[in-house]
Amino acid sequence: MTVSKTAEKSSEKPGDATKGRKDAAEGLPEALQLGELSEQLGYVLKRAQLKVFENFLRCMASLQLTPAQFSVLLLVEKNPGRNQTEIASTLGILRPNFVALLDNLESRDLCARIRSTNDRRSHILVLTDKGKAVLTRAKKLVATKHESRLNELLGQANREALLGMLSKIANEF
Amino acid sequence: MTVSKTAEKSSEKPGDATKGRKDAAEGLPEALQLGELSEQLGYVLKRAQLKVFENFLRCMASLQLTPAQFSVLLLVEKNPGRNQTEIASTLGILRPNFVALLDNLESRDLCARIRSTNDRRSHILVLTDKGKAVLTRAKKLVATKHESRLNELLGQANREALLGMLSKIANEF
DNA sequence: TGATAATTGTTATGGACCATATCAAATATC
DNA sequence: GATATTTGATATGGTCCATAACAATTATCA
Repeated sequence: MTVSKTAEKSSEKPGDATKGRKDAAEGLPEALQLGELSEQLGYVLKRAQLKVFENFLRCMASLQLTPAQFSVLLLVEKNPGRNQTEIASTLGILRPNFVALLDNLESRDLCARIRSTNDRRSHILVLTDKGKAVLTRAKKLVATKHESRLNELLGQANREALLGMLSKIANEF
Repeated sequence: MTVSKTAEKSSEKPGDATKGRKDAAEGLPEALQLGELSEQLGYVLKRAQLKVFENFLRCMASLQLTPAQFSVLLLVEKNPGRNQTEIASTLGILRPNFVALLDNLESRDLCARIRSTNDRRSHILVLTDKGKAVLTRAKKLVATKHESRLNELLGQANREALLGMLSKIANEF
């Protein structure tokens, strides 16, 4: 290739930086230019997702619920009596990886596995009383501390539009 | 708690399912109800992000570039002469984890580390000629096969609105 | 019916990604 | 010039994701 190691062809562009990045004359650290990166959907999407999860975890710190755990509780509440395979697959979680997740929820007495009498292979999932109570509190925290910030930031209409577009991507892309 | 193991309190709600989930009378598998889950920003955001990355990888299969690798090439092209710490940090990658990523790009002759003469600790990053050529091809693939699908799916105006809102979340949340 | 195939939950395992501690070399600070 | 800081790097552990394989149970069907 054409790049000589330990070379220092200095000064060519405004974004040049080959001689002392810090500050040519005791200036600022000079922030980088994102350029086309800020137009890449995947990049922005990932960063936004990380921020949202981060905020979610902070809001849920008192209940110690991760986004995945919360989604399981929500889905089991809405669909009581389903087995592990059904709950896991609709969440995009592979059965092997769902076991430890459930072990955790069950050890905390939030969810229970009940061996089905019809198909004794499968475990039917149900929320415990404690699980229902925790989920109720979790929903309130999410609504008041998490989703509400989105409304402040984007506005109600925009927030709904965002959700609609993301759903479209998730389902039709 | 109050859940009896191996219990089968059948029939109570429309979403009941304690007796034979498959099909009570040879019906369909009965899809689960997502319920409030489809209103959770984090949930939809994560699923959309996975779909977008998945599509990105397919579009880039011929060039074998991951989203992270692509973002590094883009950033180095836009900011030639910066060192590893600077490139990594603006991408949210920790320096230790950036080493292997760069090793990969350098071994494929897409990017080069050049020891700076000003600060002999740091490695200045530059795209090789091959790296520039590959990046050019990558940009075309992304534009024609990846981002274009977003326009088809959402429309130009909506796509821009989506990007704007995600950026706002990524930066101000 | 009984032999075979399929399903369910589970374990084991490996890979990718992320985070922290630590190190040597080089530089900055005082 | 002694000490602290920075840079790239290694080692390591954690979490998440994916595959193979297994025992128990059920479905299939000759």
